[in-house]
Amino acid sequence: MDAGAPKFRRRKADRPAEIVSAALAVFAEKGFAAAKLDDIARRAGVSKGAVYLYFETKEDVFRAVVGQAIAPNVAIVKAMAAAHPGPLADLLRGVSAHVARIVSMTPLGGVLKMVVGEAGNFPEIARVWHDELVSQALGAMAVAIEAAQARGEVKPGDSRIYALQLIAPLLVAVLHRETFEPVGATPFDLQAVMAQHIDTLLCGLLMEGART
Amino acid sequence: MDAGAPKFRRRKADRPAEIVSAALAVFAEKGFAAAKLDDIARRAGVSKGAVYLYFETKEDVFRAVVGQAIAPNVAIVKAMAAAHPGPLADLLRGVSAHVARIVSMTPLGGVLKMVVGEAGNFPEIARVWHDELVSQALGAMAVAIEAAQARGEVKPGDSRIYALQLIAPLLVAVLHRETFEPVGATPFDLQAVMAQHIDTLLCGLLMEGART
DNA sequence: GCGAAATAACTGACTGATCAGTTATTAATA
DNA sequence: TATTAATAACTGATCAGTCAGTTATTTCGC
Repeated sequence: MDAGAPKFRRRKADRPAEIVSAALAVFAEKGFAAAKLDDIARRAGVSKGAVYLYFETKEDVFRAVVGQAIAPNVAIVKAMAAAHPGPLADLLRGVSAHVARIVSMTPLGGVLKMVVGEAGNFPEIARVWHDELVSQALGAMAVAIEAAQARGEVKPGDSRIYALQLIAPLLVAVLHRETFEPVGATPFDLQAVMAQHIDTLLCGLLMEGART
Repeated sequence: MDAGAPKFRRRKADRPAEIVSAALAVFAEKGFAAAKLDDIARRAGVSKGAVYLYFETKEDVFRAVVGQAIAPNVAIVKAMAAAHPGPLADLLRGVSAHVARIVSMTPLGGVLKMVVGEAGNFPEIARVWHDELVSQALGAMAVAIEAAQARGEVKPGDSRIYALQLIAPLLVAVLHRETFEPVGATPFDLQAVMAQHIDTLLCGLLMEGART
């Protein structure tokens, strides 16, 4: 042991973010109940006691992790909600590529898995995710689709279901990755899935005259 | 208390099924870790000790629950795999309606939620689900789609992704039901989702000449 | 500048509750 | 009465949360 090396640093400002980041990794791997606070603390490079300087309870840490994953995505929702005048095809292509990229490069998939798995035990978290993310995103897409229907661009049909059809393959591909790739499943390429899906769907969605 | 009433019945043959059924309900509600064996036993109308007469461990009970949900569905997979000569549209409509009905009326959705949530902690279960259900179903659909492509009935494209596109809205609708309906989300009607989805998708999937 | 005193970030051993799994005992049935 | 399904009280391991003490850092007197 180097006697001169300090046992720890005092870095109050950075700790919460480091703990949340470590917790995300552990929660995503183990789920809420099976995640040990000692593991989270060790991965964050602090003792368990330090975690309790910044968070009240384990649930509190979980809330912070799940909540943090919403914020950057509300922006996307807003971008989608922004009344897009042009042809729906452009909007869908743009949005889907963007979302696919986000989901590929962030741990959002792991958070999604956690929310699905723990929704029963944490209704409050399920509610936040639904109200601030799921409901918003579905609603915004539905509005855009209804506008396109009003313009005579899109066939009649339930706009909320159209929105579901649009996003579903991406979500399933992500859950497939999180759930089955670790046990040897052949991966889906998210970009490829969305590209092919938009092409197929547009063909069935647009009125004959509106095909690009 | 009725002194004449027996404290319990000896019904060795029926117990395992009753315990698995009770366990399904508790696991689906709480997840694996948060489910208490005392709760499962109480719901099954027996003591905890009785559970251990029929199952080695809690994991064993979980395996039984998840495995049981596969068996009836492998039949569906086989039915789909059975070389269907006719137009793809008929096959898809039939299969999707069937699957939607099954998922509506059985606790398969709850099991799906459990598998997603606990896959990290039980790779073996994730593997069984993947190898016996997910991989089989995707493969069978892909084969049917490739056959239709060879007949010149379906447009070129990745058949495995086509299969994913086909089933994804149903899965997402089910997870939406399991995860967000308890906190006030507007439900999706599974039959309606599949009906509209197949209509939309077929339009983008089929060659111009093959439209029914 | 330069120790010494004050502050507070941080540690890690401890505690109390929970719960999977065990076992000594009871009671239903053949 | 013999057999064994079933019970209920028990045990031991685990882990969230606590707290008395330790150490890095800041501040102040000189």
